[in-house]
Amino acid sequence: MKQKLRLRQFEALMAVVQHSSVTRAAKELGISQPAVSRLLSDLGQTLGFTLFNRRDGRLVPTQEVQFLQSDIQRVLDLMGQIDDVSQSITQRKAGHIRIACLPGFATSHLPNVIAKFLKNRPGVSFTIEPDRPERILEWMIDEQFDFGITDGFRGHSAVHSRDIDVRTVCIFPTGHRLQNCTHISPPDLAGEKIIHTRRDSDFFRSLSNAFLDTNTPLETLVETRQFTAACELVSLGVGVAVVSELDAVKFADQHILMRPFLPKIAHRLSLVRPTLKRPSAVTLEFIDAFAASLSPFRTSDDTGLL
Amino acid sequence: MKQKLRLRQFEALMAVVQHSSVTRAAKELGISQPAVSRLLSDLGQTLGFTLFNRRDGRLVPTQEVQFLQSDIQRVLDLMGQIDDVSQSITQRKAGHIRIACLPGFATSHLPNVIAKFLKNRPGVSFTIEPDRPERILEWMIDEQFDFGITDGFRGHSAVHSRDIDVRTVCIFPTGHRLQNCTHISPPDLAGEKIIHTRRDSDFFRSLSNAFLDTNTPLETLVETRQFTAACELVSLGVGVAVVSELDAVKFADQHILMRPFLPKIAHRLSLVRPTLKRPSAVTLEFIDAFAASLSPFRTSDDTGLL
DNA sequence: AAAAAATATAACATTGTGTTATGCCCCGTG
DNA sequence: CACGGGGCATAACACAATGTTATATTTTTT
Repeated sequence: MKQKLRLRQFEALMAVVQHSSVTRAAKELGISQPAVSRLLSDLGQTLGFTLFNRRDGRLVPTQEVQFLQSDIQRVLDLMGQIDDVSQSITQRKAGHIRIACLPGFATSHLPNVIAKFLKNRPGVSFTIEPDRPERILEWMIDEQFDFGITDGFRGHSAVHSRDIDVRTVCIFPTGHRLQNCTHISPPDLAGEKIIHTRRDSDFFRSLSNAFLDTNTPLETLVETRQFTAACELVSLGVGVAVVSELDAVKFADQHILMRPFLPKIAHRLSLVRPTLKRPSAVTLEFIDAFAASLSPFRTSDDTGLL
Repeated sequence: MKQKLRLRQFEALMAVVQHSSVTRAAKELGISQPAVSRLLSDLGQTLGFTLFNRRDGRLVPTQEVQFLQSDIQRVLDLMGQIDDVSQSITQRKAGHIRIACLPGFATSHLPNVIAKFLKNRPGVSFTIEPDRPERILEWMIDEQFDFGITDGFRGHSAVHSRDIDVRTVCIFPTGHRLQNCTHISPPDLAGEKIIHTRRDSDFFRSLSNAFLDTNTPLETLVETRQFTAACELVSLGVGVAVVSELDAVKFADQHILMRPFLPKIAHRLSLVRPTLKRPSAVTLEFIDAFAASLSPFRTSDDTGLL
């Protein structure tokens, strides 16, 4: 008894309202006239009131229909919109990606990658949350984010990671005595006070080992968490540092010179995502795009698979 | 190949999202589990991406679904709303009524009737446009309004009317010598300057005839278009008037006294609507309600049918 | 590893949505 | 006035959508 309102009926209704004629409406919908005729009579039946009146040959919607018209149109528009969006999704052109990353990435490298990524995918949106590695790890485990960029990652069953080793370089202010070297090794830095990362970081351990191996004492000037801070200090002429090349290039035109550091020390980045949560296709695409953006900075001896 | 998105699929989708289980969703929708199962698989097919992932026994919507969820919910809500509104319409509880009326009605009587009418019909809305009778007639012919309240209506093929004769009374300021009369006739008004409607109005002609019949001269003090203005003047003690009882009662507590006027002169109101435009059910109901609201003021000798 | 629960698949009934054929009504024209 | 055409409704039927029950398969729990 209680019939349901169907979308098709609304489509027919609006077509008839627009064309004031069942025949023309049918033509617009690409179906036969009797089909429209019945859709309308069914709709009139379930709604319980007359839909149209004839007036000098044209069909004029009743007041009741006019009253509902805007709502009905909105439903149809929304359906069309959903259709569009869902198509964008299958074409990897829409979606939302939540990214947690180290603060250094949030300001420079990541925005560039995102900007390029958005060029072909106007429907995609992002959330970026910069924080410390520990927090990024937590967020991955809680599945609060889709993608994380961190370092010093030790592995975790709930977190999938794809490691990327980035080259490191020695940086110093322009005019420094080191600018004549083509490469820099620990002995070259003897007597220099060094700006480096925290003593409990993997990166510092590698650096420290390189100094120990050549019996060069490592004198600390500043201990910082972020490479960016180290670059900033060097750029102000405070001292010398060994940092990720990725960070160093951002300061290339700010009174800084960089030279390869030997022995090679890699800065290991980890691109992480929650293991259990199935990533959206567009997220995977973005992770790929991000990994690709790092390739100019990678050490030659790794590939890495997600 | 290109399948269409169907409402039923969305209903199933949202039910599953809500309950994290196909079985429970089926229970909510009141259909069998396989039915829901297939609605989902069809939808997934047409959308082109996975809808859910299992995770410790529960179904978790993919990011793509989460992305579309709000839009889909909006469509479903809107459909529900349309359903509600259309039911309200059949129950005469919703609709829009455009009323054109004489200025006197717009301020007092009409709002009261509307307020009472709305008590049982929360969905109904109104437009009120006060203007001169000539304009009201035009609007009816153009079908710009659903209902008109006017006077001096001569009939028109495009306009349906229902006439109502309202009693008229003589009004004068409190303390006036006439306050001892129980009825007032033209001779009682001999020597009084009268406030009355325009000379070209039907009502003035009737009044004038009454004076002529008793050989009483009719002396004009103020000639106005609206009874309300006449009442206002009387209330300020300016003079005496013969007006529609409908208008007079509004001033009952403002230093005014009223007495029946003899011979009986009716003020003929016309409730009009466009002939060709089929009126909505709720409009007809309102016209009835309005006519009923006038019955306390009607002369005894008419009924009138729309 | 077995039992239980949840979901998917298959076969089939019912209903929605399209088709073509046809009849009715209104209207302009010979 | 008869006639023909346009526009709509109705009838009879085809196929797709949506429901059913029965049963297989997968997942979770024990």
